[in-house]
Amino acid sequence: MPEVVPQALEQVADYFKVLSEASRLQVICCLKSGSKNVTEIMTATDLGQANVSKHLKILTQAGIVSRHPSGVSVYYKIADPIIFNLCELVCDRLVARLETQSQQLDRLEAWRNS
Amino acid sequence: MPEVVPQALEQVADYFKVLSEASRLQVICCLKSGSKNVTEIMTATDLGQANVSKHLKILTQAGIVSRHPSGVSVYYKIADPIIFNLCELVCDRLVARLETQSQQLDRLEAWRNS
DNA sequence: TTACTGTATCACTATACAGTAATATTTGCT
DNA sequence: AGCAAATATTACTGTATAGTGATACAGTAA
Repeated sequence: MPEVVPQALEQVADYFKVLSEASRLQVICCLKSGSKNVTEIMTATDLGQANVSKHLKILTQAGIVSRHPSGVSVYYKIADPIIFNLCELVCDRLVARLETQSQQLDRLEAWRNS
Repeated sequence: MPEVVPQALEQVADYFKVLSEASRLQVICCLKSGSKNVTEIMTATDLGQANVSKHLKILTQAGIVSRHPSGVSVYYKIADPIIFNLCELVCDRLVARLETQSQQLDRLEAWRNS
């Protein structure tokens, strides 16, 4: 019997899964500056039309972006700016990790030259 | 040409991908109380041995947990508590989302009964 | 209506990966 | 050395999904 109930974790995992694709992060980033329609997102991200549409559906279902049809085109915008906090946290960790790695390399180098 | 450079996003996406599996979140959660060896993690999470081993490798490579062999067994511990901040942020969003959904249901119900 | 544009969906392929059983490796003990 | 327990690795299967081309479905203008 697992001590940790996994039901709730499934939902958290699903949320992270939405963010675990570079293409979707591209879409999110290109919406940081404001609302865009699908065509604009396509050119900004260099992704195919069907692909963008699919990613936007996933992001919308996750509540990360919101959909705003306007005439023949559909505009999307960030519905939940918390995303950027998440990305920043991860970026900080990645940077910190790279720094410690380079420090270790430096120490190794110093030892090799001693 | 994409306006947003995707190279860096790939690494962020990879980090999120590590967190996008409920089993790995289980492992992380069961290590919140402190260091555990593989067998203890297995019983706490109800996952198979090979599976746990694989997840621990992935978590270690991501710098999320650290490995500490001790005799015949190997202990793992959280190497980067920032994880819990990430999970909390996501949990908050999920809760907020559920609340707005239930509010919408309430409004729908009220309209139906009016 | 017809034509056109923008968006969504369908069908398909290729790839990635979680889970598992079997095997290998490591460590401690006698 | 030989044995046993804990962990790691390998090989494999099944499933999920990113990307794509073709097609369907709006919504607008003539």
